[in-house]
Amino acid sequence: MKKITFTPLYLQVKKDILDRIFAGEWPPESFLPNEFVLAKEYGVSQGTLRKALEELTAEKHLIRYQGKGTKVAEINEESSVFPFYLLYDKEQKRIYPSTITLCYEIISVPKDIVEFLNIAEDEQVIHAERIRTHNEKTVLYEEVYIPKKFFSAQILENMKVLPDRLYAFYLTEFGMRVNNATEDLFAVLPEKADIKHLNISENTPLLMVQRTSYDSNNTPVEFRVSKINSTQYTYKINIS
Amino acid sequence: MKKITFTPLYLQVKKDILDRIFAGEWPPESFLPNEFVLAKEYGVSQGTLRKALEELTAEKHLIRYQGKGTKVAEINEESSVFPFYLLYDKEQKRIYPSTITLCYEIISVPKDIVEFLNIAEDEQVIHAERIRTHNEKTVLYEEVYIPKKFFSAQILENMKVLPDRLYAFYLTEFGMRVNNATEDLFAVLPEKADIKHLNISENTPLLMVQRTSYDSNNTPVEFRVSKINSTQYTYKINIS
DNA sequence: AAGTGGTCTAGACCACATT
DNA sequence: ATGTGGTCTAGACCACTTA
Repeated sequence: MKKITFTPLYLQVKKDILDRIFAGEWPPESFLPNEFVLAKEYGVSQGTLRKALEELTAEKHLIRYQGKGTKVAEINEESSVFPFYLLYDKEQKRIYPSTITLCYEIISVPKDIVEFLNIAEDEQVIHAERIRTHNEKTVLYEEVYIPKKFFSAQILENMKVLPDRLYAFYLTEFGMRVNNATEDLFAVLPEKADIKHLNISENTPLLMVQRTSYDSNNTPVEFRVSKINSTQYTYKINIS
Repeated sequence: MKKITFTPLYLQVKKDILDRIFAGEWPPESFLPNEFVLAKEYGVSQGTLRKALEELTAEKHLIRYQGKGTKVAEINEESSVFPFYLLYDKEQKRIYPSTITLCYEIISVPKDIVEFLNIAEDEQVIHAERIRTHNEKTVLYEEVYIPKKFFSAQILENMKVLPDRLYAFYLTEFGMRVNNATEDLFAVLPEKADIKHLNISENTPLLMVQRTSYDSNNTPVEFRVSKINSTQYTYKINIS
């Protein structure tokens, strides 16, 4: 019995285009060659190439303009592929907090985190505590847990702190694109540490978000607990 | 200067198929005629018809099985197209709260709701206050606002309370399928009314969810504010 | 006017489910 | 073996942008 793995042409083309984007051949904001040129290059019909471009457009890697061309989407905090942490201020203006790492360590996975990351109980994880600030005010305090097994020895050695833009980091270092997540949401009263970090009163309720992020194979990539000062900032999400 | 409104063939076909589904010609779970039959019926090519079916599949109206056929998706709370209100108890078991309507009225749209529903300031809305309970305990308190213009005079007359399953109601009555939403999330301290409705202490923080729901044309269908007792129940969301 | 993406066609063949 | 949806092609024409 032979198992034949059938991969449609357009998916092969799609993957190759994506690889070339990540390799830097077409940097963000640059325009791709037009459909006919690319189709000829790959030796496929325009329709097949188009189907590849359409999927990449649906996944927000590309942006197409009729009459103009197809450009590579920006990958940054602004127009993130995965719009996590949509935080707004009181004037309904989106804010882009900066990150301050308080703690960075390698530990055995805490018991209550095991289920979220779906890993063995004796595995190790990278653990970081960070605060995120905007205009010198603290917006949120968060703890991040990432399975150590994703990191190569070399990366671990060279990395002194966790990079700020984690989802971009996972993509470039692990090749894992976070494209979905589940969140458990709670309103909680602040603990002592929260009061200090967020500079709030003990009666200020906090929005607690427990987020598990998954890559396209539904492998958990990270677990994150955020406590947000929702009296000053709005946490917005899109569901679809 | 002539303004020509250009509507692609496949969108016209798509709309007609959707109309026929809502009209009951193809009830949920039933199979549509195959691509060639439908294409011939509409006088379009198979490719054009396929594009219509593909969009309807992406919007969860249809489910396609290779080698089998295309069926109309089920509409109910369990296999809901749009899994709103994923509420879990302390044992991580999903709960399905029942609804008690406290108040049901037609009012002028409140000023602070106008922006969410994107309607004129003098329009009227259906307003309802409801609590949702599980095992005789109150899970959440919510207020719902729906533009009156969606309701026909006949429906308004016969309707004494808002139905429990609102998203199914919008679909059958308005033909509007809610398939995306934005939520603004906050942690708040309870007001007097909340303390009574939810039977909690004044120090119990509540998870407040302001949700605007949209149909496939991105028309706002409803605005809803929920206050959830997140010390007893977990509000879970999926982002993708 | 030229170039790009968007729509549409007619036909071929492939993979999958059922008979 | 038959029928279904899935992929692929080659070519035509339309709508939009830019020069």
